[in-house]
Amino acid sequence: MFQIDVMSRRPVYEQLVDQVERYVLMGILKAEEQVPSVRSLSVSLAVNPNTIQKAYSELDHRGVVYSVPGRGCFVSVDARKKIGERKMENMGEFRRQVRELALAGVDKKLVMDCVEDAYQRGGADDDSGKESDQDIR
Amino acid sequence: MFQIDVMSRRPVYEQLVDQVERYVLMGILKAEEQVPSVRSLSVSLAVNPNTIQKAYSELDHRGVVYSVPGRGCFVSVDARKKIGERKMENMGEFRRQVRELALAGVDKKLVMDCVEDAYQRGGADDDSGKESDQDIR
Amino acid sequence: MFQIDVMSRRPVYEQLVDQVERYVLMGILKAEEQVPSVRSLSVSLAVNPNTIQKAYSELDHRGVVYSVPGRGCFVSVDARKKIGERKMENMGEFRRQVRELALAGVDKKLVMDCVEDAYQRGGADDDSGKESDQDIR
Amino acid sequence: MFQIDVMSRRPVYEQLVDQVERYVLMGILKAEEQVPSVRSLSVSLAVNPNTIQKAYSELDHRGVVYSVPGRGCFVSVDARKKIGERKMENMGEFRRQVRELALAGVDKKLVMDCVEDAYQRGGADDDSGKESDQDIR
DNA sequence: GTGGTCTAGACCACG
DNA sequence: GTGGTCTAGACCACT
Repeated sequence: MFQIDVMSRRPVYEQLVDQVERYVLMGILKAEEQVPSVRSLSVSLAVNPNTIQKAYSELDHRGVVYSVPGRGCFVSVDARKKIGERKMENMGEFRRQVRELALAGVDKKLVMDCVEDAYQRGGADDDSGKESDQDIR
Repeated sequence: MFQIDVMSRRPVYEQLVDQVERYVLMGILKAEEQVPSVRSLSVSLAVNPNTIQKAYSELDHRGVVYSVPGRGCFVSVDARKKIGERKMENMGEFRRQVRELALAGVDKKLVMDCVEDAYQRGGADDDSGKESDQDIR
Repeated sequence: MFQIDVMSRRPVYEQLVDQVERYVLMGILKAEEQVPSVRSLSVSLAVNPNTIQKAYSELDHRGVVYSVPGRGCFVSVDARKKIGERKMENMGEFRRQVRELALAGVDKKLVMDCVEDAYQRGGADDDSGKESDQDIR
Repeated sequence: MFQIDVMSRRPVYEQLVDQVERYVLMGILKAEEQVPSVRSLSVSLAVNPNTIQKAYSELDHRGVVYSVPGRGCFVSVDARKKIGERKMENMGEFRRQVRELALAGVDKKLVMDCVEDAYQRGGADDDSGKESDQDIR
């Protein structure tokens, strides 16, 4: 279910955080669902338990999952909202990137198409229906 | 001329690389022009010379500048092209990011506005006018 | 009668201990009264019997209840006193916390209001009236 | 400068976080000041570097310190404010405690004296003058 | 030298 | 079985 690239410059635990959030957004991981246990993921990914723990801990901090000692780690009910809010707070970084693209002379239409594509496909993939209309502005 | 933010998570040398590229794109640094020496930048930015050196090495590696031992470091003639090509190669990463924004429920209009802003300001800020039509598609 | 919150960081057995003590203080659980059996609570709260047992053991250790093997678990006659004494012993911790609030610049009035509220509501909620005058100083 | 109690039930890293925050509130650690390096604290406290790291990481998350790889860890300029805000958010826990004291029959005057003491001594100890008047309500 | 990540393994509290 | 903490020691990127 999860895949990590040990060669990547991106830390393993961040890759894991990203993937969990992505799966939540895609509706593959649903609210209140249990995510794989630290130990099981540790063996299936051949990654040290501490690293998995760190990833889950970060997701807990972000409010995407909540972990109950002795029971497991679960997707929180407002995981999608929390992820969205976080993305919103980091829009500054996105703006910076777009400006660099513009400055570098990348065709505006090309960038716009990127956006169009993303929102068309997003509407198609997202089967979580009722919740997906709560746009974050 | 250059500014670094020690508070930023971004490594100092990367901030430096970014700024040099930005100044090249904005036409402030022109082809064949000499960039500040490692030592002078080191003192004016209060940054370790090794850090400056690392930034210049990276720029050299990217083909944005070339260094002549004993004489200094100069903007290469095809610096703009090299930077543009690099940005194009990384468009995949950009697409992925936009998709995540869409998936996270960020308002489409907000993203579009980001792009509009970037391209409007780019036209205003960028006084290297005549050269900016070498779009990369 | 009892409620546990699995989302809470607080261990289930501690939540249980707290609630039993609270009910004793509020006069809902009276001296010599029998508390629910481990098995019945286990099913009604959907909690592992071991967890219930652990809570009762702790309450026994504190002298709040006493268990008669084969017959059940009962509120001890001096349960209120024991609970009060325990709270008094922990006043040092409370003082430390208040000091930190003060140091952190939290408005004094806000803290005072907290105390006022607690004692006003205590008088209203607590219908064990006559017994509550056994103040511990 | 720091002291940890290995016998305490409280995790070592949390004890460290508390102490750093306390020192900031007391004005012993001032804004922009560097806190001891991970390694030096590790040896002076006879604690594993990872544990120190975890504490600093948490303080970074809270905005109390900011860490710059390769340079060190520094008290952020709005550290006091951040700590205060955090305390405010957790006032609910404080209210709960006071209510339990009230319920347990602890003399109201005793509690009030606790508060009075804290705010009188707080005013005396706090020599950071100008900043301390920014009450958080 | 700094912080940051990771591994290998251990112990604890909780259920 | 679960998550959480901790140790011992390693390597990396950065300054």
